[in-house]
Amino acid sequence: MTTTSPQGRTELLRADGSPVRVLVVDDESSITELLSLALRYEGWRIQSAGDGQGALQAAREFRPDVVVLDMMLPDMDGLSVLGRLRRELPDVPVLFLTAKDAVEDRIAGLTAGGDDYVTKPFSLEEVVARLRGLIRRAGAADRRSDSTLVVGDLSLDEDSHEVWRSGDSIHLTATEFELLRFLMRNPRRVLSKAQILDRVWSYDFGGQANVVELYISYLRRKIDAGREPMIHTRRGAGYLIKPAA
Amino acid sequence: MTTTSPQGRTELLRADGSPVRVLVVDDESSITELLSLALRYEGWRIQSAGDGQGALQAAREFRPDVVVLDMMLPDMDGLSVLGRLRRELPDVPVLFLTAKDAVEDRIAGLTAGGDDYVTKPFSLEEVVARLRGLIRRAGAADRRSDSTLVVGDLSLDEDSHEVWRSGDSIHLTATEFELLRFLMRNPRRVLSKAQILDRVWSYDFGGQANVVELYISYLRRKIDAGREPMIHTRRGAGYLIKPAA
DNA sequence: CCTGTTTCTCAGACAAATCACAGACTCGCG
DNA sequence: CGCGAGTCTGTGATTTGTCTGAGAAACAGG
Repeated sequence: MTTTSPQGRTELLRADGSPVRVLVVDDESSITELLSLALRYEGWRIQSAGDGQGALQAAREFRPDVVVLDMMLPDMDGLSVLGRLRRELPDVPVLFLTAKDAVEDRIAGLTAGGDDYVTKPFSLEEVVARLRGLIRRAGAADRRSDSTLVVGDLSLDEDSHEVWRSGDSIHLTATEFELLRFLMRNPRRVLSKAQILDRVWSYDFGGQANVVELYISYLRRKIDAGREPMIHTRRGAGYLIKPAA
Repeated sequence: MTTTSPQGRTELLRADGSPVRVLVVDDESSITELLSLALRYEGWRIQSAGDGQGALQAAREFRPDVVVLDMMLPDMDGLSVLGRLRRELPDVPVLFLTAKDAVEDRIAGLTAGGDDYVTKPFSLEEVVARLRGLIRRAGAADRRSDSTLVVGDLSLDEDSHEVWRSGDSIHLTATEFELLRFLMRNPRRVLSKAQILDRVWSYDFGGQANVVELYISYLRRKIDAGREPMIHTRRGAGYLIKPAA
């Protein structure tokens, strides 16, 4: 079920209207804190655990709708935590966090059952988007919710990663896509460069802040080229996207 | 929840009608005093602390709804204060104060959870506006708070930074926008040039006092041009804004 | 490995915003 | 009706913020 708040942000809720419950399992507290913060901001209820034991206990007591699970835990290995979690919560989807160099096919096997994964370091937009996808797919009962964002004559499909502007298909790179998704999830709202950097780039990005300007420039070439512009600069404040008028 | 006082000032209150509670953490007492004064004037309850220890104690005892936190504290670094604050007050949004040149450094991830920041030196209007935004969004789950100021046929949206006068969109620069916001938050009330300077310009502004006249002049061109004027001069006293009719 | 793509840094070009200054204007008072 | 304090606004110097081209580095897919 989705509902739209007065600000125009779309919230994902459970069938009974209560907030979605997410269990975050990672031994680095900076990661659980970052995720708790960001996911809470989505309007979800968060519980976190730092090891396998804590995860299992939380699973029993908190009854989450979805789990974020780091595959590197101190007390027991990811796979056995996963197995026990499954016994406790058979139908709950899992979003795996893995190191970039982790064996890909191993993960691929795990995600076969409708789970998903992201590699560290991740961007918050990425994690939020994947979680929304998992929740959406798990709530098979009402599958009305769809995966397309629309602002004016611009639409973006989160599943197929396709973007269209008034009938024309537009190819975007991964970063361009995430930036546009973030803008479109917050239409008519000014987003500062710092906010954009925090959500769209990975948490360990240490580069120049003007990558944001650069990617805005790329997006404009592809989306606004020769049309009524939808991406606008608010000097000294940030950027916003809105229908062409 | 918002309520409008007889004077026409809009006050932000908590769900139970009690005043909003703000914790201000900064080691420079000139800053905490300046902020306490200004925020008290908003009708909020203020507590201040000069170091990390004090901040944590105040967090436990005062239970603020929002925290203003300088990232440069004497006893412990901003990040660890932040971490401990979060453990104590998980859902309380934070407004960070940072030095202008430190912006680059490690603001990374700080605005991720819907938090916000302002750079020193700041203007009081800016701080108040951001705090109002944080409070509004933190309680936005059910309450229908919106981000638009309206005076007569003039409206100003704090999220999109858009200004409209009877259907026409008006583009304002950052300073013009803040000045107009201050006027519109105090409709039908005479504001002296000194008050305006203190609120809209940063606290270390050292320039000529007639910038206020200059910016009033800019605003009139954009807002009152060819219409019934809404901005009025009270010779020897200051300026005020009121509906044209 | 090699090749095309993507990400990102750097630096210069450009545009907009801010503000000082000074002269023009206006209101209210004698 | 003339004067002066107070206010308004044109001009332009300076600062600040944004955009974008060129190319280096990292990466992905044969």
